[in-house]
Amino acid sequence: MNIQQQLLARFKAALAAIGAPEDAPAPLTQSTRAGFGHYQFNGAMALAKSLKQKPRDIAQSIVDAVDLDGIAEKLEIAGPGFINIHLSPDFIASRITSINNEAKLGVVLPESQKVVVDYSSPNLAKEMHVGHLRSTIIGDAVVRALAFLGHTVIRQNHMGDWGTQFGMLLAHFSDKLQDNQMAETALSDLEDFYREAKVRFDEEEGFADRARSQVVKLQSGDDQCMALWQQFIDISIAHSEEVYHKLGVTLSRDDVMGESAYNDQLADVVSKLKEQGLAVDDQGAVVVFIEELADKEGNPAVYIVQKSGGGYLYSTTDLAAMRYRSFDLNADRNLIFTDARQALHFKQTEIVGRKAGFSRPETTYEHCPFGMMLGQDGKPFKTRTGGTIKLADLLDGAIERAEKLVAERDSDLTADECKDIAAKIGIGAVKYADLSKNRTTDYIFNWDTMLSFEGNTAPYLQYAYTRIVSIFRKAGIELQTISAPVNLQAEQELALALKLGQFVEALDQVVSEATPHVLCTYLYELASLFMSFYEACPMLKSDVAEEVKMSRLMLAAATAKTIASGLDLLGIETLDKM
RNA sequence: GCGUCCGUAGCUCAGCUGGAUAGAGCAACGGCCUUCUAAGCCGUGGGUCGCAGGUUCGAAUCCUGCCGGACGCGCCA
Repeated sequence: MNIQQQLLARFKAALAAIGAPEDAPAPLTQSTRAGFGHYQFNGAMALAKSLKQKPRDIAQSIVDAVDLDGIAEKLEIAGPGFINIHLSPDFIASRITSINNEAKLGVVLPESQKVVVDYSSPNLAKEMHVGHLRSTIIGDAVVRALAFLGHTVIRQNHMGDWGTQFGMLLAHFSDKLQDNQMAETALSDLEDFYREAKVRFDEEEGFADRARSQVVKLQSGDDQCMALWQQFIDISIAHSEEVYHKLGVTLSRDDVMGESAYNDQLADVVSKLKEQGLAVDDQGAVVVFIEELADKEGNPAVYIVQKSGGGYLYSTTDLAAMRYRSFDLNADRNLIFTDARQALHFKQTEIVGRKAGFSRPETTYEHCPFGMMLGQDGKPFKTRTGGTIKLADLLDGAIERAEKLVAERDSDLTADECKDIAAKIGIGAVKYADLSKNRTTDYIFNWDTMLSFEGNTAPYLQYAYTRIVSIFRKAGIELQTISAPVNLQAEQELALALKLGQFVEALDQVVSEATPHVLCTYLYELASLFMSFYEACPMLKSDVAEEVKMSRLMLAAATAKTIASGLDLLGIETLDKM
């Protein structure tokens, strides 16, 4: 049940009733400040011209025509013609009952779609580094939100497991195995391994030629070479799985759909493009000239689908992936989480792919870009020595730091509990710091901000949850099954209850725009309102009447459930104690 | 050169399908723990929303031009 949509439907009916044009805008939003009611309708001013009436008169007509029985108790016309909507306390209270009694917090599920989500997609030639955090975490949060709303989600981990650099790696790998090294040992540190191979490629005589011949053998399907490649890939995927596990990401080996999976379809993609006259031979390569993206002189953008040597590129692979997802997986939506630098590539891919019929018209193609993670100096986030930071090291560092901070606090927690708490807080902080900013621009990574326990952070949300659990523990009442009448009196009760009723509005936006930070903002505001409520409205004090106590506990229970669900959608764990 | 994204408080960021007095957190300052976990609450100070025009009843938000930054633009992904 989405309050905004409910109100909007009523207001649209009212607009029709007063003779407004069918396409009249109906701007109905949550009120921008407390004095303006709970929601506001701002459509009257815009209608002044087409209806040839004064905005305030139009507002009055709308107020007279709109039917808000059972939802709102009062409408006010303010300023030039704003309509401020005051919801009735009983209506708001009914939302709290739904959250506590109904499955999925009373959320009414939309029509189910099949959504393919391409995220994480690390390069298997290297270790996962901080640059992979955003795609992995943001993608996973959107995946969870989609699933929560009843959509069928197909994860596609489009791993970089195929390409020229593998020739070099396989040649080096082969030598290591010849020296009787165990595969796992040789590949225990992919960064080092990659560096070693690169050095040999650049400096060792004959090595580069062997590397190149490995690529040819690999792409022609040579058995021995394929076996070697498979071994390498398996170990590298295992590395990724370790990071996913530590990070609490839902990706598994079953979701791997690497570049190599499309290898046998690439020739067909190119020939289909050529058959349709979309692709032509040019300077030895096969390219598509994209007139839609021409510059001012009319020179079309160039999109290469086959190199002059006959090799294929990521454009070819992405076209194959588009076709597979639309026709084989039958996707309604296709979401791709990569960094913003690839925006042009995906724009071009969509134009070419749609022209070529590689996507059903109904399948969306949504590139969801994000910026780079930068260090304090505003430059790409690196170690002091200039290397990239491994994701695994970043997470270990976060946990370690959380452990120190947990240890500094007085508590009667056992050592095991402290360790568990530190892990959940550390990982949660890293993820939240990233998830809460979803600007497409770059963002600055800061340890202190990230592991701060104060303000808009994961620990703040976890703490709010813990406080509620603690109250129920103390009261001897079951949080999950509490049921009692809700009566909203104090302003803190009303404000908290209203926010609880708006969970779906945040969720809908997360799913439609692939922006988990909207959920972060919502949860922080919710937790913040709970904290104020907690200070102002005691529950277990002796002078609190039983009905008031139970009503407030209903609010607290709904808050706990909403925070727990929300954090779960963000892939962040909650704790009973901290 | 062309294109994309961006410029909001000392710092990090929301707000951007136009709406009323631009919001948080951190940092600073002042209060609140014999009472449900002070990882908290209450309060104060802090802004020419890069600059200049334009559209509009109304612009941080839309358009144009500048300034500043990041990224991309034929054989990496």
